[in-house]
Amino acid sequence: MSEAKYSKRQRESLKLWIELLRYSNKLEQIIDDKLRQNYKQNISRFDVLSQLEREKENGLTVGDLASCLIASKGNITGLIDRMQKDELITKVSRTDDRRSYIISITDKGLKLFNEMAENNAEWVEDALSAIDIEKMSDFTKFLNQARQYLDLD
Amino acid sequence: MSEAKYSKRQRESLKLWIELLRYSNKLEQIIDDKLRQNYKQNISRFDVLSQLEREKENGLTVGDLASCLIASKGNITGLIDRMQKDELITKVSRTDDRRSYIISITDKGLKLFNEMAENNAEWVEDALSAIDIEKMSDFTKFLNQARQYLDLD
DNA sequence: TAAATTTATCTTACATGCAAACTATTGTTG
DNA sequence: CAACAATAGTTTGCATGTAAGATAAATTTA
Repeated sequence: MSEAKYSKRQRESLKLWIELLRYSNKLEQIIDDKLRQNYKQNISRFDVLSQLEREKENGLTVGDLASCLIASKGNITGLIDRMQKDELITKVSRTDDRRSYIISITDKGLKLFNEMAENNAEWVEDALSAIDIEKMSDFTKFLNQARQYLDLD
Repeated sequence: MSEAKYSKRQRESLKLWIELLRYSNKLEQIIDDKLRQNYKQNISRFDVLSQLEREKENGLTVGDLASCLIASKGNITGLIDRMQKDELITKVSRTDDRRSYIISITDKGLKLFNEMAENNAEWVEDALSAIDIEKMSDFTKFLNQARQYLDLD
């Protein structure tokens, strides 16, 4: 038998990893479906709007936006183009640094985001309704710490 | 102020959701990078090989394979084509149902998978090394239960 | 200041993900 | 058996993700 192949610690790590993948993918898929069906958007777009909403006064450069996104990162150029075409965001050249652009959320984008955010809160609450609220808060803290370790690299 | 916009329960749910997204995406990205850099593969392909390895005797139909994958689902046809081109898997028509195909892992695929799996165990262990082993096991159970609730739909 | 380097973003090419429509085969029902 | 429905995969078109290289502007350095 090959039980000695992995250490106890490795086996436990793998189990947690797989459960984490399963759970978060499932959850992501549930929310993604809702956003698609109800708003023809997806988590990446929701993420973009969410970050821009926080900076609705000044907007964000392409780079800053990319670095604060949770979900995607790659090919943000294309995503910006499509969202701009949908009039959810704007993109204007900076005067002080001509390499750079400022991305801002439009009124239409803001309206859409607020609507989505409200429903999203309900969907997420629903999806997590099996979890005790204290356990939830524990888990949040735990994940936050665990992530900080990952961010050290 | 708009603090009354969301209930306490909703706020906690959203916090947990965001931390979960952040953490699992970060973790996924770390492992994905390793698989890419070291083997020119990615998590979807690793997932496919992993499921096929469990059924290396009989293989799986396209549908069964799709349904047991953790990560992707969509456009599995393309993924299978590319992996077949790389000689990691085979695809043969079934005799008893001519609509259906059996996907199996090849020796080359098996060899690659074993190599990847071993390194993956180390990478995952590494990434989770900040977590106490009892806590790890707790969270695995917790996630498993939470997911079962999601699977009810 | 000219040259080299860095930074911000884009372009390209390809892999992957998603949804809807389509094809072929099998199963069901009158 | 003929008509219909269900099933297994594929195809198509488009959105998104990744990597590598290109471009242009800003910054540093000699």
